[in-house]
Amino acid sequence: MTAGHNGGNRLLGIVERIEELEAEKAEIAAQISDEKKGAKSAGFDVKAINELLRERRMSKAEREERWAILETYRAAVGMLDGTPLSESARRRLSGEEPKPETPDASDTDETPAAPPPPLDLDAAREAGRAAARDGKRILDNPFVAGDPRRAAWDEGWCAYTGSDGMEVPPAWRRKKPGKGDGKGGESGAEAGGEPGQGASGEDEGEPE
Amino acid sequence: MTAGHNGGNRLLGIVERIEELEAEKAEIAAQISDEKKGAKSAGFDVKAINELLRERRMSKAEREERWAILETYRAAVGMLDGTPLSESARRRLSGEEPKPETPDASDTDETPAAPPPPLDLDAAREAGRAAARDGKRILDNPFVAGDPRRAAWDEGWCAYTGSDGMEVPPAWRRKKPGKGDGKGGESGAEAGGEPGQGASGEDEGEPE
Amino acid sequence: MTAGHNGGNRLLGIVERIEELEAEKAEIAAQISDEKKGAKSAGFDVKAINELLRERRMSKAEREERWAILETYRAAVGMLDGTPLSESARRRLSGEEPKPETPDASDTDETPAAPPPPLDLDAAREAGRAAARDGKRILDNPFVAGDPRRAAWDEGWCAYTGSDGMEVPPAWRRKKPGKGDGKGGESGAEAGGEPGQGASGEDEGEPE
Amino acid sequence: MTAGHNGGNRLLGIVERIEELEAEKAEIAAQISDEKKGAKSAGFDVKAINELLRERRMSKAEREERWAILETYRAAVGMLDGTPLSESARRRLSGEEPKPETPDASDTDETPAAPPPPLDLDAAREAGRAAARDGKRILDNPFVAGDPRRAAWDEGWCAYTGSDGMEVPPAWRRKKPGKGDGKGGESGAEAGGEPGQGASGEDEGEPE
DNA sequence: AATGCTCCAGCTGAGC
DNA sequence: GCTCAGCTGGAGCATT
Repeated sequence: MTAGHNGGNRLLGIVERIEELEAEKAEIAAQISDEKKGAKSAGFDVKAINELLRERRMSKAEREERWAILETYRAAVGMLDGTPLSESARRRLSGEEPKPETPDASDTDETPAAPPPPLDLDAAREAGRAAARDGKRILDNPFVAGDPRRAAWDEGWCAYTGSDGMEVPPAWRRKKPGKGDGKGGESGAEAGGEPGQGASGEDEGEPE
Repeated sequence: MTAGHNGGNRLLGIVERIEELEAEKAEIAAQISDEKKGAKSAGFDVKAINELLRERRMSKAEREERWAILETYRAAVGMLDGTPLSESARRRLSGEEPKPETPDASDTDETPAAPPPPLDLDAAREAGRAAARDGKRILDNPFVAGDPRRAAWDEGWCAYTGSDGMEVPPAWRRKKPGKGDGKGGESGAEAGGEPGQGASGEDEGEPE
Repeated sequence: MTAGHNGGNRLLGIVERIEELEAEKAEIAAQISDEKKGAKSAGFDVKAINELLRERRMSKAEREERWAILETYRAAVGMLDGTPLSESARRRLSGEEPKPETPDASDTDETPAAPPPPLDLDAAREAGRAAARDGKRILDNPFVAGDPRRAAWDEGWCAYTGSDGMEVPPAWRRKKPGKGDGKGGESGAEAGGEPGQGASGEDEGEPE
Repeated sequence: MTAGHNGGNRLLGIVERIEELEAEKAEIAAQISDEKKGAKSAGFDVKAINELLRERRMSKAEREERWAILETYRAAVGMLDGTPLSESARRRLSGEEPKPETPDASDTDETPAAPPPPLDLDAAREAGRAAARDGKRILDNPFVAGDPRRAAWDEGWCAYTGSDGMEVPPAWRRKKPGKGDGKGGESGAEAGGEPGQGASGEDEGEPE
């Protein structure tokens, strides 16, 4: 604490150094907190943002692997709720290696007519954005379920809808559930005849 | 400390009572830990089990709401990875209330011929189970993407595959990623032309 | 499905077993929570109770060792605040092994007249209890600083004061500090002369 | 990401901003970790350092209050282990306000002969430092229990002992307890004779 | 070197 | 709305 600084006191030196660093860290943490508070008061669901951040921290491959396993487990206990397994889960279960990384449309080649070039995706995204701008609804997505451009269109639509100049739509914010029933009761699905297929088509998609 | 027990010492009484309870709690926790350890050594991915448990703790409605919001956020930042929004997310974004809860097949009535009664689902599940028993692959699911029975078949298949008498399939266990690249690099989707569409149809599915 | 229960579904079995255990655990946790809530509304400082529980979890030997190290570190950075090192810390620094475990009064033999037999301690404790009963103050402890009976008298006094039939004294409950200044500024000890004389600031265990 | 940056996407903006901040935070955390690792390999007990840091985070007043309550609770359940209550705890129990804050030696003036001016403390500290330099032991502290200079001497001794140029003494590092017995069995204090003499002069001071 | 364990910080949910 | 206790996930550590 004196000159060089603390008078040759090793422990004090360590402690003070750490305290400085922790002060910096606390400052950053406060900034993060502020940012989230701002997001919250703008109408965003902070919890979902946290989840999003967590997902972004993992690589895509890891994300997919974990997701595939989880889906499989859900299926095994009867909790799919009407959503079929995703392709990556099917691939895993078939013993195929994670992902052939087919830059070209290898698995869509059964669609003889149009091997949709990647470019299409950007176009679809832009179309979605434009649609949102024109006041179209998300239901107006023109692409069918299996079409990769369907997702791109969705992305464009959502990106525009949440863009600045616009209010955060009510659907983006979480309404307090007022304490749900607590259990989905999926385990009964096995026994009971009626499988809450309320889920019905989870993402089947109407044909354009 | 004397008779009844601690000699009229309130604090000691409180502390001892809590300690007893904590001992019981610790015992239960140990049992849980054992159970998970057993699961792990049987080949299950404990982390995924934990996630499954978390999901089961919420009601189905809540689960869907959170999921819908998360999907929307993913879309807005371009992380859909080829998976289009699910139906419940679309419903939310359209301002429709959570879910009409149509136990009867109201939303599938566009299929004029066969309003598939819930029974179908059980049949599909059983079919999936039988298929697994016969050594069929998950890819042999005969139902098309939009069909709710597709999920049921998957459930049956997975339930059988993970049943006793059978080894836990390798796909159910997590392989160490050996430290992934760290970031998927999705943000580049906006700019770049090539949108890892390897994802392509996430779960469109070939029609048998 | 039927049999034992879940139809030979291993994962489901695991999950359900864990859920049962977690339900039990949650029940215990609720009881603990209630107990603490009761203590709080009786005027106790729950945080201090938690700390007490933590200390009781470690053996006396471990508690002393940790304490000795911490004291030494405090001394080295000038945070003793007027409290000299305890004997166990001195022993450690002298290289003596943890504790001679002298059941008889080995180090008090410098008190030539009375090697106080253990009985004295009980008597002192009882005296403290009686003093409290008679409305004496804690300051009336008749034993001098170095006398082991001083602590025993304190114990008796406190045990009686907190006994049932009596209100929990105001001093036992924590008054909100109104957000302290955040730093003690002990590092100034090097420069400043005045050490917080009384003593006190000992430490707690780690606050969870 | 493009222009201003992300194309007017609010959510993406938030997320990216947070990610930047978290990256900074992680960097600081790594530095802290390094610092602690260094301390450890120099022979310090990192856990004790963490505890020290925690204590330094609270104001002295808060630290004293918490400590006083905890001591009182320990006394009430018979866990004093021979250490009498500290002065601040006594003050609390007597209903006196936290601390008279006597800058001058008010509570030592009952020592008629020498009202030790604060300067003495620095002298004592220096004496302790010199003693350590000369190879004296901590046991050679010349001040008696009640003397505030006793603590100052200890501080000087410890500060020197841990100063650079010197190896961290073995007593400063924690030896693994090899899993303690789990409970001290303090409640047996009533029965046992052993008055944890270590207490000796803990922080007594005035003779009754 | 890999595995399992322990410990810590950060996050989540409940209470005031 | 804020704080606080509990808890889960991650990291370091010891061990085989």
